[in-house]
Amino acid sequence: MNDLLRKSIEQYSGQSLSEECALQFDAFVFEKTLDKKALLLEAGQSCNYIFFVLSGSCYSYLADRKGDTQVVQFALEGYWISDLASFFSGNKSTYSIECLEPTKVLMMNKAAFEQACSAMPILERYFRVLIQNAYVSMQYRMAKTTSEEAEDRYTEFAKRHPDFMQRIPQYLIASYLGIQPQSLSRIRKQLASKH
Amino acid sequence: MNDLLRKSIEQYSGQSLSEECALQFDAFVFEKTLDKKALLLEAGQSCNYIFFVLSGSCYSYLADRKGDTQVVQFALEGYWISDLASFFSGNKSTYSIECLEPTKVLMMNKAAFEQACSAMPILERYFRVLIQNAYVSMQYRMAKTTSEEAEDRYTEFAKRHPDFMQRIPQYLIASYLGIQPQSLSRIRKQLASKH
DNA sequence: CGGGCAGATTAACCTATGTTAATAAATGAA
DNA sequence: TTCATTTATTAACATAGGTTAATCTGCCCG
Repeated sequence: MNDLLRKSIEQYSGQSLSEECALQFDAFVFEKTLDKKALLLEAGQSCNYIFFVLSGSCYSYLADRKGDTQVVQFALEGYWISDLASFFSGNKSTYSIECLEPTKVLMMNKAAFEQACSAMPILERYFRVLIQNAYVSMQYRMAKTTSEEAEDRYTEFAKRHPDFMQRIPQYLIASYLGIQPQSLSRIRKQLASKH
Repeated sequence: MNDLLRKSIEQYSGQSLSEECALQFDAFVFEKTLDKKALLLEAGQSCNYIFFVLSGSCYSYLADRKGDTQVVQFALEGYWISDLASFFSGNKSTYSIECLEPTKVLMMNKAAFEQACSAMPILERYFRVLIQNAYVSMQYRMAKTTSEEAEDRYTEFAKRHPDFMQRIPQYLIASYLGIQPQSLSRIRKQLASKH
């Protein structure tokens, strides 16, 4: 089993993963390598997988009312990414997922997910806690987004995610923060002049 | 067992709840009645319960940078509400929860939650699906919030939650949507003049 | 039934961010 | 290396929404 994944499972589940489980898990997933700009998922298709990023990076997005890209999530190594609504319901996905760099992912389909979770309680727990945490931080981010200005959201983002700052183009970060790239440039300039 | 709760469990878990489980569940929770404006939770305390609203309504909020109230969630009958980060970690809560009307809730503490979930697989599943759905719609709402204007967010909210519109004061809806009450008034006026 | 208070509206003015457009800088492919 | 394309910056102008402050409405409670 991949080391990043093992660490993730052990960290979130709070339990250590037996060698046996690790082998069993590996049978449920497969690996795929993608080029930069390749799509892991295209909006409108059904999302049949959840993806664990082994190396590289990607992001999910949707088309807003005007047809512009609205970034939903970034995923570097060690992150899971998918369109969960589509994955769990079987409906068409609203998000697309695109690679920002040459990327390796583990893929797990729904049948495998269900089987793995019922076969291994540690996994059921792992995924529950993972989603719980994601929900909690989403709720908090939402509250911050509706109450704070773009400058504050940007500085907080930069502080929390220095790794993202290195590897993700500014115009995508701007979209994620809900502002135009030009506005982000302006904000960065203002921040720079303050020091 | 309360009828609303039974329906919620059966709906989200996709299974029917045995009489036995229902009785067992009831032993894990207790009921509380609160006045309008009473607090279910005060920011800074540890959040020891999750609350299921039996009747009445409440909302969770935090104080933003300027000390103003930022609404996080509304809960009418049939909704769960809590500060999950605090509930699961034991840390101090960042949210407060206040009743909008005279309200009856079921309360469940963490030990009961853990026991109930391990004793009854249907509950483990129920809560997992509940949080999953909450996460999915949160993510979608976040994307909409960062890409759309206040007017669109308001009309969408009004369409999706006509029940909320009846019972929740406008200034709290404004806060939830991330705008000032005055701006919401202005937006409503514009919308009215369009028809 | 009447005074006080919470909630909603209005209006005038202000500012952060959007928009458009042009340029510059970085990246990548031939 | 050079050209083409993508990404970032800048500036001028437009606008949605914030701010302040005053007024209005309704309703709770004494």
